Amino acid sequence: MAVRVRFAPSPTGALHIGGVRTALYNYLFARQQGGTFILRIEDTDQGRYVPGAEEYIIEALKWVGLAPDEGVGFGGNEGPYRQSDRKEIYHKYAHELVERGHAYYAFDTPVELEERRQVEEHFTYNHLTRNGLNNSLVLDSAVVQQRISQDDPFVVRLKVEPGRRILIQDLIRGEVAFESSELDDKVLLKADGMPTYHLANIVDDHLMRITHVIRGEEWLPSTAHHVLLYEGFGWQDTMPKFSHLPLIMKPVGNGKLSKRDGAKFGMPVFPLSWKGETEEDSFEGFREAGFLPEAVVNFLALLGWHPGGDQEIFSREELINAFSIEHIGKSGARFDYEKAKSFNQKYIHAKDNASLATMVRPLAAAKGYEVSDAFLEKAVGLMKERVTFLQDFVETGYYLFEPVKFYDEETLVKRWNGDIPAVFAALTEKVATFEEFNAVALEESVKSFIQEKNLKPGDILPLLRIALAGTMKGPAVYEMAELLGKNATLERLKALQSSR
RNA sequence: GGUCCGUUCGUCUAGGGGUCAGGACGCGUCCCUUUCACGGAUGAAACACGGGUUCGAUUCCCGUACGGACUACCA
Repeated sequence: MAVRVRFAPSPTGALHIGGVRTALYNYLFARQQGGTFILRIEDTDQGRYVPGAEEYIIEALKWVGLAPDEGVGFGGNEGPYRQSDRKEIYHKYAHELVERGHAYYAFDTPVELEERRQVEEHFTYNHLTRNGLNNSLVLDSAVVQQRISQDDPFVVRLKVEPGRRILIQDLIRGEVAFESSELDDKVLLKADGMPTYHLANIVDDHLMRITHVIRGEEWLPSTAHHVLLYEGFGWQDTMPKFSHLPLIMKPVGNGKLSKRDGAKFGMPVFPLSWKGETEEDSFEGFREAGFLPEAVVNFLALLGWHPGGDQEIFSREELINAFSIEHIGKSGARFDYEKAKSFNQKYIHAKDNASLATMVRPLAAAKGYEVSDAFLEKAVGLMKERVTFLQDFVETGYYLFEPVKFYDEETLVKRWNGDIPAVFAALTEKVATFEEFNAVALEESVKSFIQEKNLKPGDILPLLRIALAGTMKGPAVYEMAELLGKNATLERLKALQSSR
């Protein structure tokens, strides 16, 4: 049977990086199996709906290159793919389940249940308590009909029969067992007419012919309910196989990675930036932080999965080929930003100059740098082995695009002494006479100049570097000079002298 | 509290009855380079604990400890 998997986020805000990883694993599995990757929007909680979240999810998936084959914004024949557009479908199935005797109507209000929980610490709506509550199991059927027809608010609850052992074969964790007596009678259809996750997810997965459910570990405890639902509908033969992914944990401290950890640890935890209502609800994304999507994908792929062996860098094709659910880890994986940065660094190194220039172009433009493609390509070529983020090209390496703003005074105090100013002036004059201005010729002349004057390279090179870049870090001096050209180079040599 | 899941260097992980327990990130040292980085070499660094099973357990089983998730008319 053709593999069909889905990524089913809730549009309650920006898509967390853990969600991106879930999407990635679903995508990799689908691609490897020649299957279909579906995006379904689970917006059944109207109270938590956040405008723009759906667009964000789609844009984020596109950025990391995980465009679905079917789904909201991507077409497909099994739609609609937005759960709020499927309301009637859930209604139909909820009532069908009641008729089949696996669910019932309940009139208890949230307030009543809350009060009950106040007095009874561990109150649960289940096989032990339901007979003392306000539902179609105890009420006279005529009363039930009447209350429903007069629009009394009601919910539909799953009728969990005690005394059963429910076995789940998880592809990652093996067999997981639950006792039905421990399970509560979950709400399937809410009083507002919308389904809960439990109902919607089973109905949709069945209707959309999903073969594998790959989702976060937080769903493992409710999977027993899901199995009961498949059985209740008589769909057990086509029930998808379950795989529950380990969670992504905070870099330090306890618990799973949360959106607040981004600000706390000074790192992105979202793929794209998100502008919320407030400052606290706004986040920087990996994209805006200067990450390459391939690097993010590689990093995320290995956060909880590894095919075995020593390989760390995987192309998209290699990931697809090597992926397997069985090699997904069982324990939570700590989010290691240092490692994420190192992946980015490696991917930037590996990128050709022309592609990098294309990516840096808008960043340069934002700073007002107007340079030719040829110049930009050479500039990124000089910088690419010393940057971590795309911004570093125009921030750390700003001096390739505009005059030096700050001099490393510490080095100058040490070096700008004795007859050095005079020597430097002489060198500047010599440079001014150059016919051919390139790195090789420059290096030759400077070297012979140093010899003539009986100096050491250390007397001159650091000063040249400071003149050109202002700092003791950066590309080779001669390469920079060639890139800047004769005029700019001379200007900077003179600027240093007049600053003393 | 209850239910379920988990536990190999600081972190991500490989491995799996007999290995010098391997790689990567980070950290240290050295080489390259009179810059910084890259690159290369090298070092420190782990099988949570206690019982079994076994000739032999990091690996299999059971406990304990610790960690995590769930426990809503949220997903």
